[in-house]
Amino acid sequence: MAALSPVRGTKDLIFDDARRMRRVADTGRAVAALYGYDEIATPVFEFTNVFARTLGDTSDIVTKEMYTFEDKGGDSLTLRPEGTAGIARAFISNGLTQDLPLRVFYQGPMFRYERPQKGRMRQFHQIGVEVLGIAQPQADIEVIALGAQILAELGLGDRVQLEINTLGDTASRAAYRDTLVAYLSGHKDGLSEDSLARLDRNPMRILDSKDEGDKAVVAGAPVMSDSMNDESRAFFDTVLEGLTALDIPFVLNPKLVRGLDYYGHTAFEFTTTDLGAQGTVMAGGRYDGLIKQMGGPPTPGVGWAAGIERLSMMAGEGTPLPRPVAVIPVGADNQALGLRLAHDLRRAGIAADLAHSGNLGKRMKRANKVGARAAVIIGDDERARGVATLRDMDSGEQSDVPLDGLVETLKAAP
RNA sequence: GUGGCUGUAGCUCAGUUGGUUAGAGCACUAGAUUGUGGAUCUAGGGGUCGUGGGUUCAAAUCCCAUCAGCCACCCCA
Repeated sequence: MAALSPVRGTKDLIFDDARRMRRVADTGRAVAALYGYDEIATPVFEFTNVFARTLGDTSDIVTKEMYTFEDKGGDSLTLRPEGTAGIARAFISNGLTQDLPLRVFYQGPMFRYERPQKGRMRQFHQIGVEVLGIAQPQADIEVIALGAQILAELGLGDRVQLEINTLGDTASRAAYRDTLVAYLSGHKDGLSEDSLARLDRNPMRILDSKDEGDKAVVAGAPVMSDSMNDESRAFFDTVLEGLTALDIPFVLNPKLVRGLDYYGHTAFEFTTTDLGAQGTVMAGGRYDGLIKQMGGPPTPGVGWAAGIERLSMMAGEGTPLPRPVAVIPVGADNQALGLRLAHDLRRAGIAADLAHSGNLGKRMKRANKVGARAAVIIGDDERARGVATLRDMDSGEQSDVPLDGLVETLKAAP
């Protein structure tokens, strides 16, 4: 379109867009605080191996979606494609191993080199939470409850659905993987080209293929629960019982798997049908092996991330700016008084608008345009009497208010 | 990365079988209205017709390429 356009898959967030997204992030932060989660902000780029090592060599994110570049010192750096790896790294780097359990909230931009479409950008934004150091399923329940409350406070409670599954512990998962591969290998002629490739790299993902041929094969495939050992089964049961006790509705989805390698046990997604093919709005699970894999002490973890763009597209209007009071000095002699008055209002916590020029009519128009709740008019007549004309911009009613009581009067008015 | 659809003013869109200075509504600016906004009327500003090339006497219109957006796949937030 224009000669100067933003990089593909990036977007300028102007005013309303920014406010909508800020509302999502603010809601997330505020609700997380109710659960005792404090904010952590890690850099937007890391050494490449922070992601390459943790996300799995076969994941799409690592193989084709990372923004990786070499800096002037020759180090390979990568713009973070997700938040968990950076937080795990920060946990180790900062010696937070002494402060377990740790509950954190984060928020910020992520980067993935993908083909953009609605609800999918190359730079997008996420909110997320992580709990480190709690191996019990209570943490899974807590994290899901927290996510559900954020969605509810955004007004999305009945437009999303919680889908949940368990991937089991390492032993269960390995056992299942073997039986699954054995089964699928016997049905190779029914599988799509994509799935044949997945058979080696990540056979679990064939389970949620959209290919009709694959679906037919998968329909007869062995299910995860049959390979589950007692510990894994008990863990998952506790999670489900907790959700039920909290009246958080869910549907079991045995085909729900994770794209990233570090997940085990609980996997869940909040999904919607409102965003076309981009149905996932919040997704997470348990990742007990991650910290150790990165070189830290064995530390269990569970968390989720949610797409701010996707949520804000569903959540509607952002938080509006406060309606200002328009300060309108009439005549050159009263400009200084107007400036002083606007200054006093602002310092008292009242939003004030002061036009840079114009006569009374023009300034009234501006007051209307900026949505002022009231106009304070000060001309020679008012100044001589030590008052200002206060006009309610909604009702049109006017009254005289003493100048020295103006701030208090406006503070009291809603 | 693969396939399909679409690009005309800030926004939503018209523009006939190719034809001369590319239009409308909304928005914006000014005036009607020199101490009173919203409504109305009038006038005005604003366009490399996504970009580059080609065909033609002539291209917003036809052809090719490219870029971007959208949709589906892959995958995901």
